[in-house]
Amino acid sequence: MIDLRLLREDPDTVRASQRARGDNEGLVDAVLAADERRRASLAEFERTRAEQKALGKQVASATPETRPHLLAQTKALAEQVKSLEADARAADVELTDLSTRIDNVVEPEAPVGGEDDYTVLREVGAPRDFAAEGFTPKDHVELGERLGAIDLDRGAKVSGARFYFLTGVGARLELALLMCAVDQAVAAGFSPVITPTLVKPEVMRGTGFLGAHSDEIYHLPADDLYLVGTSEVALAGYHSDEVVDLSQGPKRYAGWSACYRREAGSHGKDTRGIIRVHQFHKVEMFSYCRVEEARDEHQRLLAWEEEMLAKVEIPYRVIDVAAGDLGSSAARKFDCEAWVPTQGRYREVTSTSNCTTYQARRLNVREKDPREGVTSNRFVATLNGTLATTRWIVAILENHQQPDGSVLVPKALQPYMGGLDVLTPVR
RNA sequence: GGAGGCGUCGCCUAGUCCGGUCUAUGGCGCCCGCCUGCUAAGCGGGUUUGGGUCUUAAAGCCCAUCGCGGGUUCAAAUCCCGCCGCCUCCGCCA
Repeated sequence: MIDLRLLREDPDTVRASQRARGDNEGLVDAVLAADERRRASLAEFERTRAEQKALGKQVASATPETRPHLLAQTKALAEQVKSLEADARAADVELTDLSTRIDNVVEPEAPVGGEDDYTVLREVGAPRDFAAEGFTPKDHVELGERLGAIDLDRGAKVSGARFYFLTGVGARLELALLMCAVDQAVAAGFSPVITPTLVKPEVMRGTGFLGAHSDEIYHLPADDLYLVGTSEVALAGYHSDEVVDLSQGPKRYAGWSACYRREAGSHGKDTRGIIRVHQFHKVEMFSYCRVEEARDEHQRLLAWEEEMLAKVEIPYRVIDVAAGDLGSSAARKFDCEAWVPTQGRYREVTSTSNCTTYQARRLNVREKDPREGVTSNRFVATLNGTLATTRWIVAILENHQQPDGSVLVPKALQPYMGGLDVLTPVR
């Protein structure tokens, strides 16, 4: 949901944002017109309603002679009020409908353009030179199968394409990775949370996931519930319809959940292995903070992601995602992409978004306005960022493999695997 | 799955049977002021939220808001219907 006040006072900023995203600029004027209509029809309704209330009060104390006349008058007014109220409501629906089509206003520094127009901010760590080491790296599927870590055949047998079993050291590796992420988050002051993975429509809508990409989301029609694609959804809904206290700093949560994605638009993409799957696990950072603090908080989330990537000792790069690829909620987004040796390219393993007040508006998350002399409430900013997911296993296996098919366990994860420092092939 | 009870302004609470005097009572907490060596007490005032309007801004005025959504009525916290949540009991499953 866009800030209507901003739209009224500074429509050019919103137009520029629409342009950067490659979205319809004309929508801005359509919303302005609808806003005008809504306010006019609301004023008309409220004026008439006030008249009706005043007159209605007289009925109670009217004398038997004046009562019939008053009743006739007020009856007619009641009719009018009813129809004016319907008008006002229709105008409001129209405004909401139009204004929710405008995605969050992008930060001016975000690169303009679409998916391929990202900017590379930095590359960290050097990819291994397997040729120099004298062997050809195996991909995560082959490594995973030989280690007895990933069972794709049985995943397909039981649940279909893009499902898998993590077994033995694979299961332990995922648990280790996620526990390590939770511990890092807790050390940084986050509250760990295990969230529901089924949410109501209004929460899913509030986070901005039911827009253009709603076919990515699993829906259970019998119960009208949605399966979340990330715990961000549940954590954004966590404080919905609340006034939160941010006087002691941001409220930070580390959500642990299963994540479900239909991958409807990606037939044929990443069909091999566990890079793109229907179900995986993730530890997600989520922060509620004051609008003035959101940009700094975004940088902090990114830094925590990089801290976690350093722990698993994987080369990666950081990209500044272009405006057209932000999704509806984000004003700015940074992805960390890990080096995948057998693909010879970087693949997304984290993503952090500054959603400013966009989600908070839709989910009604506010704080007491801390500014001097202001007594009302105002919307907060929400941000999220990935701390670890199942997909990281791909990068860990491939980057730390040995010529014999064994895989070295990153130091930081060893304590979480009972001290195990190397995964050895079982076949 | 079945039966019953409850849901009022941060918390507690009056009001609901029998519609208008509810502009929602009172207490606690909180805020401001007065008074007082200090503190406490006492006294006075304020204290739901959202929107509209006016204004540089504030104040003011108006509308909505008694779990949510409909309905009846000139008029709904109050009457009717549906839903949600919590509690108690019964049944079923683990």
